[in-house]
Amino acid sequence: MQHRPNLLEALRSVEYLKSEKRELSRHEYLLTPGVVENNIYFIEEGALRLFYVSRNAEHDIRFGYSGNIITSLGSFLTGKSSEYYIQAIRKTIVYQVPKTAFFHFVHSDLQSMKEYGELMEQLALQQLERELDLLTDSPSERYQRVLERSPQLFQEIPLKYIASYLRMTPETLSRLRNR
Amino acid sequence: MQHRPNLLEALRSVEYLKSEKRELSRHEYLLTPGVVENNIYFIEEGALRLFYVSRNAEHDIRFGYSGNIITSLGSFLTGKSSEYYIQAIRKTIVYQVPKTAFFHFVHSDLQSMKEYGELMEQLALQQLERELDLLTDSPSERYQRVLERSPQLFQEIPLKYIASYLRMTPETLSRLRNR
DNA sequence: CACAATTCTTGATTTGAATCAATGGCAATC
DNA sequence: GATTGCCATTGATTCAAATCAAGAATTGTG
Repeated sequence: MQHRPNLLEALRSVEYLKSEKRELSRHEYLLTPGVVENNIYFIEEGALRLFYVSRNAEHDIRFGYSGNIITSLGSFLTGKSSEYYIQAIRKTIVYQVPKTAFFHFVHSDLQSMKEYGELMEQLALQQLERELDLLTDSPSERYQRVLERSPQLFQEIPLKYIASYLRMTPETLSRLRNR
Repeated sequence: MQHRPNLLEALRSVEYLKSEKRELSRHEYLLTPGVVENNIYFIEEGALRLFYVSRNAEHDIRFGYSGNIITSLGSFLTGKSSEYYIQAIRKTIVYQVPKTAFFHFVHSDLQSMKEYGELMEQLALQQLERELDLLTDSPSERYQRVLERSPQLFQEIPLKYIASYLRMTPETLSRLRNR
């Protein structure tokens, strides 16, 4: 690369951020609870789910697929151990970027710092949308909202995980989809 | 002030950010839907609620009281018109800081930019907690989680708004509180 | 390719929170 | 400081989604 890459470009570039390519097989864990997340991942190919377990039930929080970044944000930012799992839904390739290298890059110039702020803004805004989704009372509306905003999700992710993400059972989601 | 104030100090300081003191009476609106939010507010005294209306029902998203800042973040950041209401729950005093002055300050030096990034980080993390709250199935657990994390909320905010925030009816919340 | 395992669908039943309804208590304001 | 509206509580009933239970379809794997 001739120019200094922006944050997203840098994340996938081995040269800039010492990222390490990792291949995950279906159902393999990238992270499990009790571990501190010291990496952020750029997803090259495949799909991942971030979830937590409560009263023996898995609750899906977020999905990532080709082109996205994913990490256990709380742990990554605070250094506390994570409460979450990150698991490959199918065969997946990620670039694993160490936190140190990531923040070294972020703080290395003004433009990167600005981009980092914007990244966090985007995150906060996405979370606000997510909050609206989850506040919506009827399962049917929750489904419609997410279907409209993220149709790709339904191509990439098995319905049973989406059902959990939508705060309903797979049975309910199935019935909704058949009118 | 002798030193350059940090972001939060600046927000309440009339000299730095041209903030304007505003007094709101009970139930008065600081913002209504369809309007672009060009301000961020530092709450000096009182309490505010941020909510939206869907199918004739109000849904509470967030509360703010003394020492907090509040704004309709999406509108504030993107310049699109807001879908939310911000309303005084009781007599309230805020410092109203124009977006332009706010970002002028933020971009004026490296330290402020860093603080802004951290502010957005905090926001994203709070939103993640909120997501967990909302994913929790049982009303009882949702209540417990929030009670534990934000006991002050129950001192500041009427129960009917908290019930909405907790995604349940006032009746259900009332029954939970009496064991 | 064929078998195994997982995921999705469909039906019957249960359950817990919403709704409907009424009363009591508190607080705002005149 | 009275009065009026708002807020919280309590009870009875309804209802929609969860659960339980098979079976069908799809997908992964040897």
